[in-house]
Amino acid sequence: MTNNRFDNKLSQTGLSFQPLYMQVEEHVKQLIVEQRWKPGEMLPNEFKLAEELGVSQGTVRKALNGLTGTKILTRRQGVGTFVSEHTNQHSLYRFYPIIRDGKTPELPKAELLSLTLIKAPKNVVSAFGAKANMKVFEVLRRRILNNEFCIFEKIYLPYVYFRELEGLEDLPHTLYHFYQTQFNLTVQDTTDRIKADIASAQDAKLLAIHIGEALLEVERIAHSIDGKIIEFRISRCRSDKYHYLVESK
Amino acid sequence: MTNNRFDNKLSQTGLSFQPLYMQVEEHVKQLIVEQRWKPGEMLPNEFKLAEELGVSQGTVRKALNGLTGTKILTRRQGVGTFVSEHTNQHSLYRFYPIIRDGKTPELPKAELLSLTLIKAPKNVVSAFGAKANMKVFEVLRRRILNNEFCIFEKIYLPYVYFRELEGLEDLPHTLYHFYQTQFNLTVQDTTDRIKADIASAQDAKLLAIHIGEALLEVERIAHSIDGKIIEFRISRCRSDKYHYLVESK
DNA sequence: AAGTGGTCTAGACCACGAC
DNA sequence: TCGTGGTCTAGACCACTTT
Repeated sequence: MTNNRFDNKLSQTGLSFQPLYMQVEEHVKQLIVEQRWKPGEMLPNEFKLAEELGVSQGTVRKALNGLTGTKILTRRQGVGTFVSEHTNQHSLYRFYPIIRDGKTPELPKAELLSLTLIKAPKNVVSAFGAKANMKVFEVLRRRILNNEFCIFEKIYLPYVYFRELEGLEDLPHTLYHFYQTQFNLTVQDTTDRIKADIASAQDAKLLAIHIGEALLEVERIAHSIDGKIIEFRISRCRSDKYHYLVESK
Repeated sequence: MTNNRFDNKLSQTGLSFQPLYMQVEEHVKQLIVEQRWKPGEMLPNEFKLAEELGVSQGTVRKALNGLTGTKILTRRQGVGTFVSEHTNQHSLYRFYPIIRDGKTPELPKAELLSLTLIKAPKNVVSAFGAKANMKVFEVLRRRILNNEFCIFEKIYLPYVYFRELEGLEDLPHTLYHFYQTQFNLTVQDTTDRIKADIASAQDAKLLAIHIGEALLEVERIAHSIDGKIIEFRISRCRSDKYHYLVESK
């Protein structure tokens, strides 16, 4: 067996054994979290990485291909391997499941209603699995599709990860790209819990609909690459002309 | 280049070129559709398949691993490669996203209300992208979780794929496994469109709730391995104690 | 033309499960 | 102990993109 920086006693015991290519995956992921390469940047080619890590090029390839599976990396033949960005068309829609009936997906605009630093309400604390005295930013937005309001959302962001939000007067429409570029927080996966509810007076006012109409309520928890919960949001969505799309494989 | 059964002129033109391992994937998938191996059966090992197809073992491996990605195959180290079944725990939950609030997933029971052969209504015809005179079986079911009715669903199955359903008095609870074993139709992926609606008098009666409560309405289209639409279903789900769960990566 | 990732092959060895 | 899939390496060649 060659001498490489991933050699360790565990490799021989079979107890906590991790295959080399998985160790490489973890290592590269960690380097990305530490911003050795930022989103959009190109990694060294397979042979250079292999030499640097003391493994074969084939092992590096398997690791890099694994990381494209989780959307952390993007590989382009003849060009190179890049840290994924939340900017390209595909990424932008990756976490936007609300579609106008009979249409193809389109990105909504967003109108910021407020951004305030508050003590987290109970449901938010529980979503984050955090301590009761947690401080969060509360972002209230209305989203606009087809020139009408379609979603009212409350977004909760932990103060500890988003300190620099304090005092901001406006936010970009594409929040996940903003998290990535400004806070080095890349949304890696989300869990949505979808319920139906009846429009309240507030819903009716904010979405220009009638009290009593049926709405979709979506509670989302978003995780970053390193597994932290970085966002909790509650979206109330018009359901007369819009739906939530899920494709399962 | 070796002489193998996948050699063809296209391989040299670069126009409709498909890598060998993809051709092997398609070939194996086709053999499964043709029932050379049925769900649950074991395939020959990598070397035998490689010899049979005239490619190297590494190429077969890449193809088989690709088919585990789409859940068509299951591989178990030390045991073999198997055609996936809709019976194991994981598969059973793969397409059941309705969860009781605060609980872990559990499989609902189903009560068959009716099974009739009808001329497909307009919305069903359009879901199948079919001709107006399409004949379908309409299955009406109530699903039971936590000892109460939680979902009322209408399921539409094309007569041409499901002839043998005619005259049946009862159906199993786990329909997708039933489709697979009785009709050689394996559900490969589903598209759900989720909306909110208000409970009608019929909903209220069938689900033992009140008129006017908010419900989730889920329209599902299910595709088989070879890409046919084999099922269209409309589910009306109680939303007071249940939600639809989506995990996106 | 140079440099990148993609494909294909070949062989050695390891880990796992069944017998 | 045997047969399976899993890992790791090595090298040749192909396809794509940029310069």
